[in-house]
Amino acid sequence: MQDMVAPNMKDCSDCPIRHRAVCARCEADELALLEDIKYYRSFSAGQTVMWAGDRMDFVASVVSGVASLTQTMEDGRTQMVGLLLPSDFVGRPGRETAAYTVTATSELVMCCFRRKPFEQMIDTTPHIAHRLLEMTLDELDAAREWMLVLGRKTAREKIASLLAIIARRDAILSKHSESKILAFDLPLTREAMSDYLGLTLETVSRQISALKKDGVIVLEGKRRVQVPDMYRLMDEAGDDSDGGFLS
Amino acid sequence: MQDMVAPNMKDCSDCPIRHRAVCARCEADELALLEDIKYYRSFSAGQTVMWAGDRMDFVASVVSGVASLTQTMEDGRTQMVGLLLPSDFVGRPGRETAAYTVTATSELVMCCFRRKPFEQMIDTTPHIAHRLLEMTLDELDAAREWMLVLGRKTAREKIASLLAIIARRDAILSKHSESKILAFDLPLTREAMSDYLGLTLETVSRQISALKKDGVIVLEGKRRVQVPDMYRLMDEAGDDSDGGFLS
DNA sequence: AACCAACATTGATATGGATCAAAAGGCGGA
DNA sequence: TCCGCCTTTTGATCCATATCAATGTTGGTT
Repeated sequence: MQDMVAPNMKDCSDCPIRHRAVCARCEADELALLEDIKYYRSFSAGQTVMWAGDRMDFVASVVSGVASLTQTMEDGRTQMVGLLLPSDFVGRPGRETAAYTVTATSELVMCCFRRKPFEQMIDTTPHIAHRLLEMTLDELDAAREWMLVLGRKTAREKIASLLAIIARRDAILSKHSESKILAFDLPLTREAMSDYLGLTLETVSRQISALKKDGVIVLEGKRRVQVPDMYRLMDEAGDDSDGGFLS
Repeated sequence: MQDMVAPNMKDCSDCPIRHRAVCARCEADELALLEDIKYYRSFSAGQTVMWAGDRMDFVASVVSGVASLTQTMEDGRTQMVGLLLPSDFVGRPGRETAAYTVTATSELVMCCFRRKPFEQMIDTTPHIAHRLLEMTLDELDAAREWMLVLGRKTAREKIASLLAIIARRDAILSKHSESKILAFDLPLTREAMSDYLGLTLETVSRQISALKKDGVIVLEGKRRVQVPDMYRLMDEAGDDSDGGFLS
């Protein structure tokens, strides 16, 4: 359960998240400054990156893999409040301690920046500050969409919504692969899905079985999901289905 | 149902939200620039400020009153995704159309900035950009706390959570009035509360009655709420009750 | 002063998802 | 290859909240 430092990581220009992460707008000289304060950390699936309340001396970008932000009540009820995919940003500049527990839900590599120098760079580098604002506004929109899911959708709609979200981002990441059939690996266990959606894992399992029986999805093994008809899935999610899911 | 422009509004230095709004960090010269692009609008309780999808030519700060951000599904299910109190910011720089419906839930006054010039000011005025980032991060934290409420709390805990939130901000706004008894007016109808909490209005009513019967709250009329013991209320909300609610 | 419409409460019943329980994969390690 | 653990599925039952339906309350209007 120890962290491993990722080997032979080269400079930022080769970085897979170069154009989507918090550094997306940076010029070469700004990247050079970032490289001075950055380091990589890797985690294996299930490992906790940090506990809510821990002192936090860095902020970070997810380079690869998936991480989750969770909140837990005293009696153990837990709710996922963020799903962090490659290029997403972790941590709040100006905050000393973590507000949420961060867990690797798959193999995870993060690009960490020492917090203090990063905070200084925000003040001196509009390219970073601006991009961070943009990303935070996007996260706020995502959180609000999620609130509708949590507050008003049925279990079946919740599952369909989650699948649609993952399918959509997968379609974006692997747009090149023009295979007709939309398919992806679920990066979450049933339990993680239940924490995401405010359900029990039994209900998640049942609803996935139901969607499979009804032909909305096709399963290959437990984790691989095919979506024969994305519009059907979006309809099941209860979203305004006015097309354009590859926006 | 027509908008009324607030009368005789003076310059920013007298503004009640001067030190908490998006302009909080601005210097006198920056305020002068803002004054050139600002105008006030008033709404009465129940009025819609804008519909999701509307073209939006301004962003704004809530000066007084309460507004709500809501999302609605095709079949009419609606979820509140934001509760806007004085000094809160409405609108997303760079976005042409409103993502959410904004409704005045009480008498409401907003300080509106024409969008295009405001966007330019963000790029040229770090004091605004920085404050906007800070406010957006705060909203994201609030949204995440709310996700735990929506996903994992019981109806009783949800009501207690909402009352605690309102009580807390009321304690902050009127800290001077050192009356022992914590009391406030609910700025929301039962239906608005149900939209906030992902419940039906009947359940809201029942749970409020139950909290009253159990002595957690005391009602004077329908809208005025007394909280004899704030810690008791926070306990009912299921929050980690490690004190310090006047932080 | 009386009425009306909007808001709120309360009651009876239905039901979606939770809970409790068991069995069935699937995968890494000996 | 087999074992044992972890994840997932499926089944039976229960209960919190939704739904359907009246009734009560309040504040504004004529």
